[in-house]
Amino acid sequence: MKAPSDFQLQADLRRPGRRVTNQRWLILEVVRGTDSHPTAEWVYQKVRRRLPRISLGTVYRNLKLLAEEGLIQELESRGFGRYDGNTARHDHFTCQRCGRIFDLEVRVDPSLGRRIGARTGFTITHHRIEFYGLCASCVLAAGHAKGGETSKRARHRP
Amino acid sequence: MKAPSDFQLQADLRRPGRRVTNQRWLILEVVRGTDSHPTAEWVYQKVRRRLPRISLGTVYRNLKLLAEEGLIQELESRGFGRYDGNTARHDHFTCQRCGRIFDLEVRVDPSLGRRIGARTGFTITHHRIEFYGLCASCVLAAGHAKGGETSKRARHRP
DNA sequence: TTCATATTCAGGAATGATTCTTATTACTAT
DNA sequence: ATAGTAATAAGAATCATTCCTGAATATGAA
Repeated sequence: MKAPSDFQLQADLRRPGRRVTNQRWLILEVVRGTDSHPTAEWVYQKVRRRLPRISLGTVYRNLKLLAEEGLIQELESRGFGRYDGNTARHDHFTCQRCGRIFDLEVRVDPSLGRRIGARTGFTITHHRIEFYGLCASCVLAAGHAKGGETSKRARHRP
Repeated sequence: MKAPSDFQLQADLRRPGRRVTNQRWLILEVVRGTDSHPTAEWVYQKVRRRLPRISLGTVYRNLKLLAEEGLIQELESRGFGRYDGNTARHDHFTCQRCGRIFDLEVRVDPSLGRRIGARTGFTITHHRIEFYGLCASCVLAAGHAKGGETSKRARHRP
């Protein structure tokens, strides 16, 4: 799956009565430029380096708008929202210790939605698979931390 | 899959230095007694009928605690938390028009986590599959509502 | 039973992410 | 240029959730 060209993105963003502002464009670039599934706050901090006067509200508004246009993806996560610049169909793994979210390269049966839809009577437009557990480095870290002590979360954020 | 007996639940709840209070027990009953995947607020309103002096904080605290004990399940949903009294492994369908969440009877390949874990190197403890689309009644309703008007969400809640 | 201790509670304040409001600025088409 | 619309910055407001307090209550040991 190829990343869409800037030209294509421009076309998607530019529709009747909608402008392509610096802020919006830069926010899109930042989200597309990372695979860390960032929060609004993280995007805000990044964008701020180039547009120091931008406001957090603008970031929120545009993330929402970009997601509605289908140019980025909004992830379902507890507590705070996260965004994904990769709009290709893919699944995620969340490490429950460090909190990081990883893209899965492995594709899980793409006909799943269709099959379940046929069997249940629901009209299924899409689905989402989230895996949970420990990433490699956290397995190691958890192994070192002996003594029954509850391992504290690093709470990575992005 | 059978619902656990009250006796079993008692045993799970009663561990050293943990009491089984009216409040906690009733909250558990309410969540187990519905398949509507309620929010904390909804549980609060229900429980209040029998325990008028209970506080919302108590509901939150106990929902969290019951989820940690594995007696109920906490769903990952955007905006606000939802709980599920059905702790058996199952998937969900969310109607994007009315907002309701349905349990899926159909079981999707139970070995999924193991397979993906083996292929990716992550240590996967569990996974979650969420389907999205329209439920039967909303397909009907959406059909009636002609004229290009954006169908307003009923925002069911539970 | 009685005491000592820890848990849980109600009530309300505090927090934190997100959305909304308002006045201002910046495009776009005329 | 000008009028009209969309987008912005700043900060207030909202909403779900957590945290804090002091009082009440169960539990286990003596």
